[in-house]
Amino acid sequence: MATAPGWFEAGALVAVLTTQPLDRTLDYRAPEGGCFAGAFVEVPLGPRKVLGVVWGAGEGGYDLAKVRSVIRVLDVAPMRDEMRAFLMRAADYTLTPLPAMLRLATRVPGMGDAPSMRKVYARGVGDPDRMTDARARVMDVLDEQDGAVFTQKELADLAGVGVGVVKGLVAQGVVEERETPRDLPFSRLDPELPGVDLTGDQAAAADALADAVRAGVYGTTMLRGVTGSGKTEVYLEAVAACLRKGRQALVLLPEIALTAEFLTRVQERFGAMPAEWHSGVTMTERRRAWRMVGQGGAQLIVGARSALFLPYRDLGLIVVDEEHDTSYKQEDGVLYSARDMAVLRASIVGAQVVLASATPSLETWANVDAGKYRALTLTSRYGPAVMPDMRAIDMRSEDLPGSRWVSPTLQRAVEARLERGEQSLLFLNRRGYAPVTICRACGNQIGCDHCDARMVEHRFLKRLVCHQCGETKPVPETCPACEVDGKLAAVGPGVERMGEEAALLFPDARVEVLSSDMYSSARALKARIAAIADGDADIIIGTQLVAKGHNFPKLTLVGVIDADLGLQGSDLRAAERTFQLMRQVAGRAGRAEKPGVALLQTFQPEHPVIRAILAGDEDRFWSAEAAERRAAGVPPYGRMAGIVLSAPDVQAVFDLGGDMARRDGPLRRIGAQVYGPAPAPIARIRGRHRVRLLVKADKTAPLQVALAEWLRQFRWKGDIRISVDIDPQSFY
DNA sequence: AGCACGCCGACT
DNA sequence: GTCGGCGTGCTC
Repeated sequence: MATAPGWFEAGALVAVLTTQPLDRTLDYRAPEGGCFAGAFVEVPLGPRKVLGVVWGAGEGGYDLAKVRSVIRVLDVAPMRDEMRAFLMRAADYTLTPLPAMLRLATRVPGMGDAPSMRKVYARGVGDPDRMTDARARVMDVLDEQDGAVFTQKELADLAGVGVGVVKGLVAQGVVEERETPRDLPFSRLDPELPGVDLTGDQAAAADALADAVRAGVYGTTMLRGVTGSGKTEVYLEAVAACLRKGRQALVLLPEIALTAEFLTRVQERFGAMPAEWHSGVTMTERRRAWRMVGQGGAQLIVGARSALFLPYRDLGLIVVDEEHDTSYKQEDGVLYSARDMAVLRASIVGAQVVLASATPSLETWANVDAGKYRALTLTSRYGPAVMPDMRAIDMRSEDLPGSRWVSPTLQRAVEARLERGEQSLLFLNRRGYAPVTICRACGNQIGCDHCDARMVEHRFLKRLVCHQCGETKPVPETCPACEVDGKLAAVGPGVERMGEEAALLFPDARVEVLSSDMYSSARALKARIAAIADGDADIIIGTQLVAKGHNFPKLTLVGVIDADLGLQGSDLRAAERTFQLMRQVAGRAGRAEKPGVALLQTFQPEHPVIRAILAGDEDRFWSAEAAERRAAGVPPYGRMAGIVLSAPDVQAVFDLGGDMARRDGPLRRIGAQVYGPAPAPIARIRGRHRVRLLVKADKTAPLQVALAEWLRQFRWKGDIRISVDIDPQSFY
C-alpha cells in the first residue's frame, strides 16, 4: 500500500526532537494510528513526559528493546518544513542548540490540551414568557448584532444585566446555547476598506511595497522616513496587499507600550483587531493566537520579537518597525537579533521584509549599499511642521552650579514656552533620582551586593535599585563602609531629580516625570502619556521611553540635558545610538503646526556626532561612521562574536578563558582573532563572575563553523556557564 | 532539564 | 555504621 511521504505507521521508528537539552534526536515508535513528520508529540523520557516534534525516520543504532512509544500526538497543526528549516538555520547561525530553538517555537500555554469546547449564546426561537426591562435589553443586544455569538458574561455585560437573566432566557430557549471550539478565529480584516490618502512619495513607496508583496518572493526593503512622514500608513498598504493575496502578515514592534496605538490604526484601516503576541497577552489569548496562526485563523499578528517563532501557515510579509531599536536584540537566553531572524525566516518562505525606521541601523545601510536591500525614502511630513531647529548649548560657557543641570539658556527657552502655553520636554536617559550614592566621609560608592554595578537611588520608590539585577535595598543612613552617619550624598542627575529641579525653576508649571518604573503597568503608563499629549502637563521629563513613537502635538521644545551621555566609553555603537536617540527625541518637537526647537546641552559641541546631529546631515554621519568601522574591520564590515563565561568562582572563569584564548587553532585557521579574556562589561551579575572573550573575523569568514569547532575542544564542568553572542550589540 | 547513581565527610 | 553533600552521566 502506498503511503504519503513523511507518514509513519503505528510502531514504525521515528526520530523525535525534544525540548530537552540533548544534542540529538531520540528514537521512538510511532503511536497507535501513526503520525506525520512534523507532528507535535508527547514522549516518555526517563520518568517524565516531554514535548517533542517528529523530526523524521528513526535513526536506529539503539537497543530496539529499549525504544519506547510516542504517548500521543498533540492536537495542534504539525510543524511545517519551512519552520523546521528556519529553526535549524537559526540554530546554526546563533550557535544555539536546536532544542532551545524548539522551545522558543513552542512557548505557548495549553499546547497539550485536548480540543476543548466552550459554550456560546445566540438568539434562539420565540419570545420570553414575561418581558422585563432586563430581558428586553438582552433581546436588544441579540437583535442589534444579528447572528453574533457571545459568551454568557459578554452578553450579560453588553446588556447591563446579571448572568442570571441570561440563564433564565436560556432555560426558555429564547437564547440558544451552542458548543463551539474554544479557540475561535480572529475577526476578518478587510483590506478593501479605504486607506488614508497618501501623498506623492508615500503612494509611490506603498505601491512599490505592494508590488513586491504581490510577487510572492523574498526581498528586503529599508523604509526610511522621519517621524511623522507616514511610515505606518505606507507599510499598512503592504499589509493590505499581503492580506489580499491571502497570506499572513507580521508586524514587529520594539515595545509593548506602542501596540495600543498601533492596534487603533489597524482597526481604522482594516475594520478589525489583529492578533497580538507579546508578554502582556493573557494565557488564553496566547493559546488562541498560537493555534490560529497555525490554522490560518489569524491574518495579521502584531507582536514582540518572539512572534517570529509562531507557526505561520503562510507568511507573506514581516514589518520590523523601528528596526534600529536595540530591544530587537535578545540579550538573555537565546541570543538573536529579531531583525536578522526576520530576514532569515522571510528568505525561507518567500516573504517580503520591511525594515522601517527614521534612523536605520548601520547594518541596514550597509546592506542597502551592498545591493542586498532595496531602499525607499519618505521625505514629506504631514502638515506644515518640519524637523525641529537643532542647536547646541555649550555647557562650558554656561553659568551653572555643580548640583544643577538646566542651563540658563535652556531655562529661558522653557519659560518662553510656558508663557505661550506650549509644552517642553526635558530629556535625560537616566532613570531614578541619582545614579551614584557616595559617602562624603570615606568616598565609598554604594554598590550592589551581587553585581559590580552601582546602585541607583529611586526616591519615588524610597529605595536603592540595581539596574543590572533589580536588587533593591533601603537608602541607608549610615555608610556601610565607614559607618559614619549622615554623610551619604546623591550624586549626578536622574529624571526624578530633574523633576525636582524643574519644579524649583518653574514653580507655576505642571511638571510630569515619565519613567517606566513609576507606573504599575504598561496600560497605566500609556493612559498617562495620552493625557499628557492632550495637554495635561507643561513640562515633561522623560527617559528614552518618550523617544519611541509617542505623539505630543503641543510640544515645541526639546531640551536634551546631557547629549554627551552615551558618547563616553569605548562602545563602538555609542555614536550610532546617540545619533539615533537624539534624532528621535528631537523628532518629538513640532509635530503639529507649531515649529519645534531642540536644544542639546553638551560639553563637546565640536564632537563629530554632535555636529552631524545639529547639521541634520544623516548621510554624512553614516558615511563617516561607515568609513571608521570599515577601517576597524568591525560590524557591519567584519564579523564578531562575544563569548561570556560565568561562574561563582572568579578563578575558574579566568582559567577557562585563558585556556580558550591559547587554544585558538580553529579560529586562526579562518583568520579570526581572539581578544581577552577580560572582565565582561558587568564583571559580576547576581553573584556570578563574568569574563568575556571577543572573536573578530572577516565579513566572509565561516565564523560559526570555526567557533563550534573551537568550543568543542573544551569541557567545562560544575557551575561554569558559557554563552555565545553572534553579532553582539555592544562590545567594549 | 531533571533525576538517579555514586563516592567521600560529620552525625546518631 | 549511615545520612547526605552534589559531581557525573543518562534519558530513546
